[in-house]
Amino acid sequence: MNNGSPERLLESNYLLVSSSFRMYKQTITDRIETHWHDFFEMGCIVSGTGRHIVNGQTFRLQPGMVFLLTTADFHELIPDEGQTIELFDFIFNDSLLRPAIYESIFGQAGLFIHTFASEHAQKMESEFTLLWNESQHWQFGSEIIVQGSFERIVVDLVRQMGMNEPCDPNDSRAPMHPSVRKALLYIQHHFREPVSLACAADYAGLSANYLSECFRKQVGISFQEYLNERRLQFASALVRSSDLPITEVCFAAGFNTIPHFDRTFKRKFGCSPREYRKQGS
DNA sequence: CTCTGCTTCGGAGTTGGAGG
DNA sequence: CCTCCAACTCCGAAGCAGAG
Repeated sequence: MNNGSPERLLESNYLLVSSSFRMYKQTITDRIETHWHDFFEMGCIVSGTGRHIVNGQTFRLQPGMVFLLTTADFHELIPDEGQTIELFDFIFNDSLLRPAIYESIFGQAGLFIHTFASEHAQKMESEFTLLWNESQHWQFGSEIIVQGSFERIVVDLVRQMGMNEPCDPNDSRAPMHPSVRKALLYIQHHFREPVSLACAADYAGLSANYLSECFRKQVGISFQEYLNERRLQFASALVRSSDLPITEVCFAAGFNTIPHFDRTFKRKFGCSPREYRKQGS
């Protein structure tokens, strides 16, 4: 894959039909080009150094780094000269995500990537080793152990990312309508696909009109505006971090037509996607 | 030939009001 | 709290043209 076009890794090629997850131990000596998945990926760097570029943002890749990528993220791994990177790679689909975990992942806009310090890094590595051992020697109770271990890692990561701040009891704002929250999660998960208000409303359990009304009241912008914002965020990162043709970026971000993509892009960034790429290079 | 940008028009989304 | 309706707004598909 040398044409600058990110590869999309499909669940059917990496996950077994019978299982909601699969684990790999990877050894990387050469650059892994930009790609994304239609499954989730959680990794832990065991040894080696390099660069990890996620959604166009560069992170120092080193032992202790734990990351969790959703279907909306794309990334690239580049080992330093002469370095060999070893990592645990845990991939999974929706069915492993209980609602509370699902909400903690999709309820936030930030990236789930953190490099744990010495003792904490060892603890994370042990947790991944436990996952690895259980997945290699499946026996009674393995499912429970894997689920628990996986959730502990996610919770630890969420805590490190500072996304666990308790609600301020003095905060007078009304709590978010559960259906609006569901709709937000639906967008986070599906924005690269054809998303309609009707689908989101169906998922949230409200009529389309009422969801539209509640959405604007609680989020501050309309359903469509929010969806476009999410798509533009993804598209702008992809424009700057890949050589993918603008047309491909447009479709990859969930836009269905070039004119509309161009119009909304210009409205937000003040220039066309092509000009935006030139400015960034 | 490929990629990008523009125009047009039908259909989907938004919004406000009425009512259960 | 929620649905339904109607009027309005805006998105997206299709088609075409220009640049490289």
